[in-house]
Amino acid sequence: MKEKRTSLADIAKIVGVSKATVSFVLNDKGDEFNISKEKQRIIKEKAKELLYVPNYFAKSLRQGKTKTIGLVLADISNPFYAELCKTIQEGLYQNGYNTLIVNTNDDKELEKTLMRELLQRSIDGMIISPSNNIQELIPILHETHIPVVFADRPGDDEADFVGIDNEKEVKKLIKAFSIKPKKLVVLSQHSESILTIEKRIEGTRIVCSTEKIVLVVINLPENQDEINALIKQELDNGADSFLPLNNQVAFKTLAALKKYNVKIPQQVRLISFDDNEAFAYMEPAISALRQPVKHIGTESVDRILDRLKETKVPGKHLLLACEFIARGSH
Amino acid sequence: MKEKRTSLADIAKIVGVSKATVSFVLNDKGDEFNISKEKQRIIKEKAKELLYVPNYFAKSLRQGKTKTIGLVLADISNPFYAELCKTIQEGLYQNGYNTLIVNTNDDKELEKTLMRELLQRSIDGMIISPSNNIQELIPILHETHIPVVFADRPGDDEADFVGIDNEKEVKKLIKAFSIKPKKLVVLSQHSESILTIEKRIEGTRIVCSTEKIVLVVINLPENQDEINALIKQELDNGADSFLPLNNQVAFKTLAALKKYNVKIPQQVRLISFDDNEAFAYMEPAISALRQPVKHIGTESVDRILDRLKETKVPGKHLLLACEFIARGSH
DNA sequence: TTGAAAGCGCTAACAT
DNA sequence: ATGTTAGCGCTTTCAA
Repeated sequence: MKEKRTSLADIAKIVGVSKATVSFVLNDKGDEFNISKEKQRIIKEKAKELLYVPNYFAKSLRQGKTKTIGLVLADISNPFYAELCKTIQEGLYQNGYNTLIVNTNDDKELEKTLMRELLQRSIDGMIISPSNNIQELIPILHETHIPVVFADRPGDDEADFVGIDNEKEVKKLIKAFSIKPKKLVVLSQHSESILTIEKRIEGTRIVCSTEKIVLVVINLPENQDEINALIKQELDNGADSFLPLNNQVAFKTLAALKKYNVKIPQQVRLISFDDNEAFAYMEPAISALRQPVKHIGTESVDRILDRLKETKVPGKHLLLACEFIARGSH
Repeated sequence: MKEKRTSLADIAKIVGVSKATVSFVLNDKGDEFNISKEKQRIIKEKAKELLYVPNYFAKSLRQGKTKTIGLVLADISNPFYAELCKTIQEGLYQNGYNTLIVNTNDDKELEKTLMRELLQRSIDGMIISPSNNIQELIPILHETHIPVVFADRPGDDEADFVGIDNEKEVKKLIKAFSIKPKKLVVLSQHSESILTIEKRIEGTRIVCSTEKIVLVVINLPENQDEINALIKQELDNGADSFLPLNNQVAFKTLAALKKYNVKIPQQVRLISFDDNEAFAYMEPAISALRQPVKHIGTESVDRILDRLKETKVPGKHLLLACEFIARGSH
């Protein structure tokens, strides 16, 4: 079991040629270097027979390129990021790049650690939806010189960014309620501050202030019983509209509403910022803002690929449009 | 921007010592080699100042270990695999390993290609939930000598496996219907055969045959309209019980049932093999079999870690128990 | 207490 | 048409 892998040198010795010759042939440069067909055949055959697999590290070390992109995500178990992850991985793969994915759980310290690890692996570039704000990340990013693309959550002005305009989208949403809210409850759930969530709240504040809507912003606890109690309290205080800020929070809100037998959309209205496959099948079906996940993914890949070509252009900020899916809950 | 990274040699030259000394110090072996505190301090300081990051490839090349495990998954956008992915990645990370994740979309050819790529990267081990059956994979696995653990979907008897007993679990499910099915419709959706799904179907056949239940097995098309038509037809033919074989298929089935205003559980009963966060919030809440995803993940990690220690034991097959979540649909 | 040097497996410039 | 050789950056044995 522990026999060591066949190396170039092994093949060279057996066939009776030099390592270089073997290297050329196995990298399909045999013709280019005028190596006889016969010898090429023999070498390839032997390589196969000996189950030769090139040592990736020696190769990378020599060439100084790894053909690997690091992908730093907050939570792969959130469908939004799962889809983003999938799209990016596919796009990169089609362009000959591998993806090294790490999951930070929105833990800012862990994020920094993992980013450093990634950097140690000499990745060629990085796509990240950061938990930390950019100031924290700059020192880390400066330890290396690879291109970085921010996806979903922005870095700074000079950095490439692909995402949505959270503030604008949330404003649209509030105006989409079929009955103008008197008292709006905005819900999120996070242990540390997250930029996109803050933007969404910010947008809400602006609209509610000009539209004279009473606004309550709640950061939900972990425990569902506490969540229920919190929501009950708002219900008793006249809350008539709910705006969960991501799909997972939407489920928890819905659970509370269901518990108290609140009729949607008769008694209260609800719109979810962030869609979920299941929303269409619920009773009532949940109206939601669908973010262009796939598009964010493909654009991020395009950005990083551009950067890799050393294109020395200033950072681009790409704001993609969302689609409001009107179902039965608003 | 394109200045090259600081290397050990750079630091050695500046401080005026040899590469070896720097290497010792930076690997915290300074004391072991009796290098003076003062020199250690200077070297560490310079390293920090010059933003030294060790070249991972040189290191791996030298040491012949990569501290990386490859993870081959069928579909990260399926919540089941997303959760599995997350658990495995965390477990591995806590043990000092990185995870290289690839997504195969249940495409058998792609799976083979990606596995080869992974192997080229000299990973130390691999965790895989294969789409191909083991015969196809054996030649690839034989190209290398690393330990492999099969998660969710089994390999062969000699290989380590962590998953569930699909046949047994499905039998339990059929007996869980509140009214004994007269005509049971089992639904799946896959372009190529998948071992776990086949086992589930196999189990169903056995029970239905002994229990004299009429059984219809449907492999759903992509298009939802076609799905609706198919299900309508079965409804007209007296189908009274539905058993979708994963959570994504459950949603599509539910959509069809909803379209024809079929009352659950009054007119028909439904149980989903594979749970989903959203099921609890639907009307009625969907009864489902919850697979021990986290447990499968942590056990897979334990298995591979054992293997990495060269423990030369025969393959273990670990069958974990599922939990039936009785909600309102069965 | 520290340095020199070999070598991990590969590629590519340079010889022949 | 093919071989020789010099590294890529690092670790580690051996020598001083």
